[in-house]
Amino acid sequence: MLDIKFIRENQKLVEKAAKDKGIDYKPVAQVIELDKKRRELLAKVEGLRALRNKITRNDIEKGKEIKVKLKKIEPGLRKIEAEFKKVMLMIPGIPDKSVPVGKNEEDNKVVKTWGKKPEFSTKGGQGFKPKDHVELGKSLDLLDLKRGVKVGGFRGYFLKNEAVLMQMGIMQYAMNKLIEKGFKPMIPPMIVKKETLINTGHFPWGKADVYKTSDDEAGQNERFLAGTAEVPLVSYHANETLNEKDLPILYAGFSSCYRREVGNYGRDTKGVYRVHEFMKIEQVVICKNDMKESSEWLEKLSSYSEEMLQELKLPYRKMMMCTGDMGEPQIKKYDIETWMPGRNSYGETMSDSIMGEFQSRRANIKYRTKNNEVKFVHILNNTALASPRILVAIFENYQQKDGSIKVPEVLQKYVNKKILVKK
RNA sequence: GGAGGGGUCGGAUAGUGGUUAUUCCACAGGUUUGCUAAACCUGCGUCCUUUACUGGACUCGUGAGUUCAAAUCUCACCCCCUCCGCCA
Repeated sequence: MLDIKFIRENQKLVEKAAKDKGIDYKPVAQVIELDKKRRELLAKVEGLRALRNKITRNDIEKGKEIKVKLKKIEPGLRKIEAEFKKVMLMIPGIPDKSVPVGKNEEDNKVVKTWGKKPEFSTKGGQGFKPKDHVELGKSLDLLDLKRGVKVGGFRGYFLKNEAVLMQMGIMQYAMNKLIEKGFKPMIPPMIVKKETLINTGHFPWGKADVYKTSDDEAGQNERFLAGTAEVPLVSYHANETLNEKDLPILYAGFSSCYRREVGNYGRDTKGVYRVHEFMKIEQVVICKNDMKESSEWLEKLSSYSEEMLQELKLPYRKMMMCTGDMGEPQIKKYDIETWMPGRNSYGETMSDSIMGEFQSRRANIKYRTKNNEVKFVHILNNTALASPRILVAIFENYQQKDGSIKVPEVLQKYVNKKILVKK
C-alpha cells in the first residue's frame, strides 16, 4: 500500500509502475476519485459532528435535527471508505530506478555468475550421460513419486532414506548459518487469517495460488495455508510501534510452504522441482525507513544465500528482475538461479526483495525514531534455502558416473555419509 | 465443546449515560543548572482542513444498535486468563 497523498501527487508515476509491472493501472485513477469523494463527505460529516459536540442538553431539538442529517450522509461515507480501502490494496509498489523495465523473464538481467558447471558428457568431461533427479532419486531409493501421487495426488512425493536426512540437514544448516549472521530463529503458524495475507500483498493478487481451509462456517474465520514464512513473520509485529534502537530486526523462519501452483498446470511437472508443499528457511528483515539502508540489506541477504550455495558448491547466477517479472509489492528484486543439469538450465532457488513501506503500511508496523517521530518500517525478505527444490540441484550436480551421488561436504554431518550408492 | 473472569495510550492504571477519558512509568523537546542528576513545563496515536499558523473529527478488543449524547446500556463476533471435558 502506498500513501494516498503520494498517489494523489504522482498519479502518472504510479500508473506507470502498474503498466511496467503488467498489471491493471485503472485502480490508480479510481482511488484518486474515491479519495476525493471521501474527503468531501468526511468534511460534511465532521462539520455536523462538530456542531453536535457544541450543543448542550438545553438544545435537544437542534440535536435531533443533526442526528437526522447525519443518518442521511454517514452510510454513504462508510460505503465510499470501504471501497476506497479495497481499491487501495490494488495499487502496486513502485520499482526502484535501477530496475530494468521489461515484460517477462527474458528481460531480466544477469548480474553475476558463480561456479563451474559440471561436465559430464562433454569432450573434456567424465564421459557419461547425466541423469536427472527423478532417475537418480528412484534408482538410489531416495524419492518415490509414483506412490506420492497415489497418496497425495498430482505433484505429491515421498522423500526417502538419505533424502530425508539431507532435507532436514539443509534446513538445519541454513538455520545455523542465519543464526551466525544475527537472525532470530522462528517457527511461525502457517495457517493464517486473510488479513495476514493482505499485509504481505499476497492478497488480492495471488489469491488463486493460496490454499483455503474449509473449517469456516458461512465465510466466518477464513483461514489459509501460507506459501512462505514471510507471510506470518511480516505480521508478527502488525499494529505495533517499534523502537528505533531495536532495529534492524532479523528473523529466520522455518516452515512448510503450501502452493496451489494454479496457472502452472503444465509447467515443471517432472520430479520435485515444482511441488505443492515444501520446506523453507526464509530471511525477513525489518529496518529503518531509509532506501539506502534497505538497499544494503538487499545485498547482504543475497550474499547470505550466495554464501550457502558456494559452501554447497552449486553453480548459480544472480538475476535482477525486470518490472514485468517482479511481484506487485516489490521495489527491487533479485532471483538466484541454481544450475540444474537435468533441466540443462538454471532454476530459481531464491528470491530476494525490498518491499519498502508497502507491507508495513498494510500491516501498520511503525517505529519511533530518536527524535520521537513515527515512521513506517522497511521490510525485506529472501529465501535462505528451500527443499526439495535444492535437492534437485544437489542430486544432479553431485552425481557420479556409477550412478551414485556425493554428499556435499557441509551436509555430510547431517546425512552421516559421504556418498549415496545403490542398496 | 461447557462454566466463569477479563480486554482503556508503548507498559501499568482510574473511570456505571453529559464539558477537554484519569494518574503513574517510559520516551522526545524545552527551561533551570560548572557537568551529570533532579525538578518543572510541553508533547506523546489516526484522519480531515490550511502554503503555514490553525481549526476540527476520530480513537476505550471489533462491528452493529438504543440515545440529542455511549468507554459506560443492548446484541453479535474476536482474543486473553482460570477451571472442566476431549485429544497428538
